[in-house]
Amino acid sequence: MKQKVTIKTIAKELGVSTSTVSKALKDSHEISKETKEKIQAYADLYNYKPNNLALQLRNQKTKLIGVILPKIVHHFFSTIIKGIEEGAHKKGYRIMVCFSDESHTKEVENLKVLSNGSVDGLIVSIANETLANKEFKHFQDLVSEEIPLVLLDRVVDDIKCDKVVVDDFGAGYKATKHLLNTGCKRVAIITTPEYVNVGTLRRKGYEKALLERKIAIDKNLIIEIDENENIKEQIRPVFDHNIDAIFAVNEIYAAKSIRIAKEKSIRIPEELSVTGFTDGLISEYSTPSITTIAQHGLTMGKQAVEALINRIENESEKYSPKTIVISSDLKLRESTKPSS
Amino acid sequence: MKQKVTIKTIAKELGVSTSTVSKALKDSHEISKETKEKIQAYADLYNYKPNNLALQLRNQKTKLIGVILPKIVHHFFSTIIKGIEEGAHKKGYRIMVCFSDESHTKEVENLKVLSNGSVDGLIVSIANETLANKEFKHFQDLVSEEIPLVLLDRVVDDIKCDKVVVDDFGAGYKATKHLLNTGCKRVAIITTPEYVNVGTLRRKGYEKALLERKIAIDKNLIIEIDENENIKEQIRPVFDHNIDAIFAVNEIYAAKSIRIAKEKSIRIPEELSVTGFTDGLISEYSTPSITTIAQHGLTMGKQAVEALINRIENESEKYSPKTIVISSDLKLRESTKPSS
DNA sequence: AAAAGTTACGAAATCGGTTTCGTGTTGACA
DNA sequence: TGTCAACACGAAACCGATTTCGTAACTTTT
Repeated sequence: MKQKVTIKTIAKELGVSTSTVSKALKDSHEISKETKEKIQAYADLYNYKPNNLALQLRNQKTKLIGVILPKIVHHFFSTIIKGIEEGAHKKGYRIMVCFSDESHTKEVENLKVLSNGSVDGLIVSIANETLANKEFKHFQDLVSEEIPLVLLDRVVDDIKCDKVVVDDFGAGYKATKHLLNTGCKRVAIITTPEYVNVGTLRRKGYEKALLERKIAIDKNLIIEIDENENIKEQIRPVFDHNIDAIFAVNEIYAAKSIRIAKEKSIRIPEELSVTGFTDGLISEYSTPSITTIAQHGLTMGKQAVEALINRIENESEKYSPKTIVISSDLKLRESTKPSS
Repeated sequence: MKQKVTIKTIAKELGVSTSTVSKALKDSHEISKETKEKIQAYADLYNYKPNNLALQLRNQKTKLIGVILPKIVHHFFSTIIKGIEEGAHKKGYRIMVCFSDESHTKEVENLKVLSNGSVDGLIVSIANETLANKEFKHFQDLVSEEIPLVLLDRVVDDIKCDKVVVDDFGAGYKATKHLLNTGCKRVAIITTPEYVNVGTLRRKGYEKALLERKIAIDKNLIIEIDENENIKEQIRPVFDHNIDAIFAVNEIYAAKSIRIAKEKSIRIPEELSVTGFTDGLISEYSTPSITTIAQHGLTMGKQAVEALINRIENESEKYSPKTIVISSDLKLRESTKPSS
């Protein structure tokens, strides 16, 4: 890289001190008009830009927010990033995005590096591996160092920090209830393993809706997907249990279910209703388009960053962690029967 | 934030100098075993972590790569980010992601801030507005400051830097030729306005394929979409021109075209073949699934970051800009007829 | 004409590290 | 006993800014 113009360069070249240059560029009243003009002219000519690192070190703040997500090629998470970035930008902050790839090690590593003064605060959605192993020491360390932290979507109760979550329980309840309301009797759920708490909550909502109608929970209708195996083959068996509806906890599972139904020439929604989760492009562009729970990733990102910046900029105030619950809506499309 | 433990704290507390602490923590031979152990123990106890900003300032490098993309909620771009992040991570770099939202102003602003010492180099995909206005001064400034820069996908010839592009011309040609080879005669193209050079290149490829077959270009079959208007309504008129194939330059346009065909009860692929671009989830999960050009965003991201880091770490070498062309494949699916 | 106040600038500390260059204390060797 | 190297550590410069405080040279007031 070319030798950068610094305040020192200007000072030496113009025969003044660095303090004078600094003050002149900030249009301080301490400096005479002529000196200011001379310095400003030189700075413009050589395209002087103050070094960010130096300023950050001096001011002890970076105006930077660290974001750690499990993945990026995913409609929900990329929407969250968009929300965070928009909110941050509005307040004059920038974001540093890292990915854990669902790996605990990578999450810890990212957390360590970012918390070394690189950022003013962090927004994290916890990796599945971390959730599965229940290893949260890295977060506890962060909290005890009093580094502002907001957990997003995938959260853990005993970490003392602000949280932004979807009302997964309510959403699961809403989705299942809609299926029951439109005449379905035997509703299967395609969900995640138990350690993914969002999956669990959605399932609990599903169970509540069933029990309200005095429908017994049928274990055969509950499929926990192992993402390392072929998803379609794991779903297929549930079709043997005389079902008339499927509640899938994400849109991929929903799309795969619809594929199987089509192969079996089962008509949707007449013979089988399907509801997904995450209002992504698949749900919108699939045929039939999929009724789904819209998660409002944009809103979640914005709320998270708002809470974080609030915490960063009001250090002095006594702090008590809040949890923001974002309610989700059922977006009705073609894969379910019209409500009566 | 809690008062951080710095080298100074340790030095004062243990009655030694900061130099001693620094050396001890780096296991320097200059320091006696006992002193080292004492300092190390204290550092561990109080969870000392060296301040990144200070290091970056001293070393004059940040191990950070700035990434500016037009948008994020988009399969191609999020895949690119993934590729960049993976490549960067492998070499010990982190990424700072910003978005221009296709706006020139935001692009300039992001570029300015990131080039103030915050990052060692930049990867940029140019905003549409910038391309439309042909305003590239901010890039020229960057180049003349010799800040390592790699342009990705959306590039401009007269910026002197490394570039990574898709073979859009070849891809357009390939896609169109496939349609012709499978018996289509009247192929429409749904493309972007002329200033988006990737769209233009794809269109040129389309035209070449037609001319090779001595098929005259029919202006009625070329639709330039204005994204500010209703896309579907802009596509609809082309169906009145007796077409038997559509080449859409992205998957949204392809999906919308298929929707219209379905509404008109046109059978796909028997009566109408459709080819998309960008191998995203829509193409995969739509019914029929869409034959498409796979852009290899992951590869592009990796290549870009490799070129960039190479440039960063070999400053001394004389530098001549390279352009890496990533070839794209046609992924055959259900929306086109089987090749004979 | 002496005292006080302005004006315009510079020296030095600071942020948190690293690194070069001394230097005082040992012990070994001639 | 004098010389020299090795050892263990500290002082100070440096990265690039900001900011407090001090002060020389004038100007104004009394």
